[in-house]
Amino acid sequence: MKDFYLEIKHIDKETGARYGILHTPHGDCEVPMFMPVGTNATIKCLPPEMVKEAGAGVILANTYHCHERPGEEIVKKAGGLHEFMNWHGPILTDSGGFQVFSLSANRKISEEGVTFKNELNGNMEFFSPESAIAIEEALGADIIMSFDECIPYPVSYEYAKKSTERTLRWAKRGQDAHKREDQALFGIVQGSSYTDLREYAAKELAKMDFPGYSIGGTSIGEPPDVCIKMVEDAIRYLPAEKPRYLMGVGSLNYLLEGIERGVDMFDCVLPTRLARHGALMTTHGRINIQGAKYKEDFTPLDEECDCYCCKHYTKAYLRHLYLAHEDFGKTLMSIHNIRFLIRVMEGARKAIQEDRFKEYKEEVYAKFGNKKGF
RNA sequence: GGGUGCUUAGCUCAAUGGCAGAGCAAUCGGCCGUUAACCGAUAGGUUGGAGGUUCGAGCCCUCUAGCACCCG
Repeated sequence: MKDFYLEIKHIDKETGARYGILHTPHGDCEVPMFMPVGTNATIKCLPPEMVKEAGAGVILANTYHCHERPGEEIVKKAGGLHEFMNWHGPILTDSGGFQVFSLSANRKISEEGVTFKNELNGNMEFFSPESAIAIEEALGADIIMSFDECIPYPVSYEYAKKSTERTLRWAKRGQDAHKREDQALFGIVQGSSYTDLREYAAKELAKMDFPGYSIGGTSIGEPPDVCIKMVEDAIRYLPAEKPRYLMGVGSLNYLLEGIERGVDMFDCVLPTRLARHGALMTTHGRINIQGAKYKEDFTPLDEECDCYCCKHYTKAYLRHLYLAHEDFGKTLMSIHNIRFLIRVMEGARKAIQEDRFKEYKEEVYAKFGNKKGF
């Protein structure tokens, strides 16, 4: 598809980190980028204007959740996700593959697809590679994912191999089923923590010539060094000119280590979930806003942050809102955490263009100080 | 003045005469393609007070204080 491509503008000389422009039917955005997650066609607690103002490029929605409620036919009638949720920038939909992992207690996998027990009404819902694509076509995102199985960790080599091969067959089936020309379908590399499986999956997907590639099956409980190795084992076999998307990671170390290894796109629920739970990411480390030490702290969350929350509100106020269970606190803290990660990305993009990404990474780590982001 | 009921953790309340608990609040922590505005840990007690019965009393008896309601 011609409306979708990655224009690589600069590669950091020391590390190979990439700076570029991702062109999509709903606008261009710079990479590396962090994409906030709006599972139910909303980034929880935030109006789209605030998300835009925070500097977000692409945002996510979820095929499984939107299918269960309100149903893709409603979204389609509304004019697609962009109209329905009033986000006119690029949107990416996950396929439901993560729910194969996260809802594993209520689902059954076969070669044909996955049967889920719908939590809302008890109905049995069948997802296949083809039906997931059909739902994603109805939702109308710019970037859509193949239906896969996010493999749990740890897992036996035998299961990882069987599942990874099945995900590859599903990727082909999805690709054959996908008809819309204005959507970029990404293939997803699985393989768990096994180097040869990651290599095999990446090479097979590369042969299928997708407009972009995702690295999945990470950040599901494995140690950080294992996660980073999964990225390394996959990314070296992915076509250099295509965008690479590391799925589901949002802590500082994963973002920076991912960028250093050539990842362009990241998404994660972490900043928004942490914010609703009163945990904030700041330049100088993570804090829990409920802490008694913030009772009379009338300074901003992060002196270096330019977000709406940090420009206008104090820790003492945020603590008050959190303890009083006021929704406005979740809004303020969500926008801060999203802006924090996007600012890290902005710094990374600048550093790559100046061939000093590694130095930048070390500066960010040094300031962050404690190991909470690791 | 008489009667009835109540009094247990900061708050609201549990607990056959047999190891005094819960929820909330407090303090701290976790969260990674959202079943998650959630989950966990810690701390918190002379059971209003004084006596008595009993092997053993938050619980039974006597007195007493405070509160609530009813009757005069």
